[in-house]
Amino acid sequence: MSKPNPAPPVVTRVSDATLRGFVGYHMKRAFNVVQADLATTLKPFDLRMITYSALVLIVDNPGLRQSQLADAMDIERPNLVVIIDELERRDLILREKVPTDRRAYALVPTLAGRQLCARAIEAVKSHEARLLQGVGMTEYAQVLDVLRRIEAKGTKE
Amino acid sequence: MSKPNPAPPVVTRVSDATLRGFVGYHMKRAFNVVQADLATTLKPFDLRMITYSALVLIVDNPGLRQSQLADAMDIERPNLVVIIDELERRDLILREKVPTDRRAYALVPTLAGRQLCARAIEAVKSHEARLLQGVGMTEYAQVLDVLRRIEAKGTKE
DNA sequence: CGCATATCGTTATGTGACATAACTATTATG
DNA sequence: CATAATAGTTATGTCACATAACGATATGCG
Repeated sequence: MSKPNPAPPVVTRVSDATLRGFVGYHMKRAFNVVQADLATTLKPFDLRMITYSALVLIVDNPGLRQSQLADAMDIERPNLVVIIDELERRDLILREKVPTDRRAYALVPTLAGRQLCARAIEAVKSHEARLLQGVGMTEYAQVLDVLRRIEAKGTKE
Repeated sequence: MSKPNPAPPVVTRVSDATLRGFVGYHMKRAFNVVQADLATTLKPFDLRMITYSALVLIVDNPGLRQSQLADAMDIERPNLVVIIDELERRDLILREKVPTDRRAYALVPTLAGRQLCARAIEAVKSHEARLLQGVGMTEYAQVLDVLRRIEAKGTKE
């Protein structure tokens, strides 16, 4: 008698062709690689992607408020608290009171923070050079342009 | 007497120029937008990005093993368990025993699974069309090419 | 053929990036 | 002056990821 559940065929090669038809899938997979390599790159500095980004923004914008940093990073303000706590605990930045607004803090980098930031940026430059090896300037510019336009779709609302 | 900590200057415009110099940053920000829009797109199907990807791969490769699915999705096998559990509980797929290997399961889609998958794919096509509006075919092909090359850097090791 | 190693899927547990709700203190506005 | 808004925080939750370890089973080697 016929088997109600015949043994399925052996899958020897998995096709992800359908997913590959979406740029989002490519972005996800490529970004996974970037993320993993960046994590490795930042580990010697005891930084993660998110604390690195916060530090860079604070070094480049001394005195910015926590709410401004949250906006710049596109994250929720409550999630910033532990990030700032960690950078402050490591003496990389300071929360300074704002005499004109007692609700707010101004975030300023310390000398150690600037120095670590500079070294981390150099390391991240190498990380990017590795991942973009063989990518020409024209291709690079085009990719940035398209990524910018995708990102802009999210802020238009 | 001089103030030991003078009031920092008011930051009126936050510069993220340093971070913008890295393609990884652009990828992160653009992918955040893709992820948020995709989450909205898949919500009516009660799917998340990860369960959607799993479903598509199972529909396209009926009979594949959990280990194969984990490889295809580049995730750890333990993390697959709750994904498969959820899809199975919703009767979108089945875990079928493999007569030739009692350790393994073959993952097969159900009719409901195929149908939901087809509808979800159409919705994701619209999501992508929205995000890629104004992006030409040449630009699109170039972006895919660069993303593929970045992704390939991660598998070369 | 027996045994060591490898594989498959699972359970258990942990981390970190995200989210929302609600709070207090303070400032801005009408 | 009352009310609304803002700044930062605490509390808590979800989910995508990670590793360790386990039992059952398959494989390969001596």
